Amino acid sequence: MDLEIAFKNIARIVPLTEDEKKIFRSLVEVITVKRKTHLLREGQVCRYEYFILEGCLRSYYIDSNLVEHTTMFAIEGWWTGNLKSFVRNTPSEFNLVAQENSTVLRFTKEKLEELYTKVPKFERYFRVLLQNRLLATQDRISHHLSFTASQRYLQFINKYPQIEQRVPLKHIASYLGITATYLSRLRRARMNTKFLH
Amino acid sequence: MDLEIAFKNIARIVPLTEDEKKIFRSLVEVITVKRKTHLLREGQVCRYEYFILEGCLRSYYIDSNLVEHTTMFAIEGWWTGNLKSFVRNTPSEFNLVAQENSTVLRFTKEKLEELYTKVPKFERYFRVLLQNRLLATQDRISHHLSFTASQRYLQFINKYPQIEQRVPLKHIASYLGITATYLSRLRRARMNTKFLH
DNA sequence: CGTCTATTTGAATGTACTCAAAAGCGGTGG
DNA sequence: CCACCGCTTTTGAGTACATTCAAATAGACG
Repeated sequence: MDLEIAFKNIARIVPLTEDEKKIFRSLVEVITVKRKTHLLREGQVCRYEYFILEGCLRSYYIDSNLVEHTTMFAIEGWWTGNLKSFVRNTPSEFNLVAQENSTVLRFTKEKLEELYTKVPKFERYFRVLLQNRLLATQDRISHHLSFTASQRYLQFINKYPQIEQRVPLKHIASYLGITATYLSRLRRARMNTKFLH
Repeated sequence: MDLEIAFKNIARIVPLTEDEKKIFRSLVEVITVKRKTHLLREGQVCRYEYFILEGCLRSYYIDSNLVEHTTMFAIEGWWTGNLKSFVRNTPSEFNLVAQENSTVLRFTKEKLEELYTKVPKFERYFRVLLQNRLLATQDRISHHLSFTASQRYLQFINKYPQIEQRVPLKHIASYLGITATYLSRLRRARMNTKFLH
């Protein structure tokens, strides 16, 4: 599979030479997974960080009341995995599942360390990446605190129109932190205002 | 002021030589601020990342309904600031205020870049730091989704007993994402169960 | 088709909020 | 050292937002 989408993404932060791309290529694995396949299950140690070349993955966990929460969706051009489990070598609290047939690139911790050593600028790339993820995660918290469920839903479909099309509503509800039932009601209420003349 | 607390903190991730400490020392500023002083106000660009040598800072924002939300508390040994504004040079949405008379160390972006250049291992230090912050921030989201306000309050006072002592309840409420009024009721309910028999 | 999963709907309930007022507490100046 | 002022916390009453449970309907896929 073509890694261009990955290189393009990386180049936005650190420009790469052909040699560096070659090193990158030599350290990753590319795999394909079928819809509904789990790449990680709660309790397992997450051995990889994934970059999605094609498809859609979803990360979720089950809380102590057996309620499922979606922590993130990831589509083409995004990194995903379970950072905590990956860096600390601890059992994951999260699951990672393919929502569609997908093609992903993956790094083990060892290969990633090797990449840092061989091409130190990747240390910077991943630092910036983490920074951006942190900002996005912080935004998600403020967002959650500042807006009602209804506002969050509208902003979600504006921000991620691609995702809304590709996953069941119940997962979007679980990402927004509401029940599927309630999301359904919100949508109905919205349709009424929308089409009411 | 003594930077030992900072060096101790850094050494947990990357050991430093005396020379490297000297470079670090040459690039930071140490300032003291009085209680209630703002180090950053909404709309300003955050020019610094702060490390707290002594005292307590609080970061907060005001949402569109004029409700205040506390995004984080930071005490001795913690970094704080406004990452988004700092790295992107954009006006901050957040405020940063001293809750107590405090002594802090601070880096400008330029000095931090200089530090990365002169002592590349700091690139790693801050990458790991960001990683940890990201994990903590992600935990905060799951936490918020998995638990009721009452459970979150109990876990907060267990996790940060030092902070509970040092800031007004209304700020803890605004951190937990509930009103001060409701926190008060939760505390009363708790006292009843606690001392009932 | 038939089966399985996802979505919608109704009714009852719970969790957390608003507004307003009272009580508590801490610092400061006379 | 006490009295007062301003800020924080508590309390009451009414309300809004979101949930639960159960049942009906709609869609998707083999």
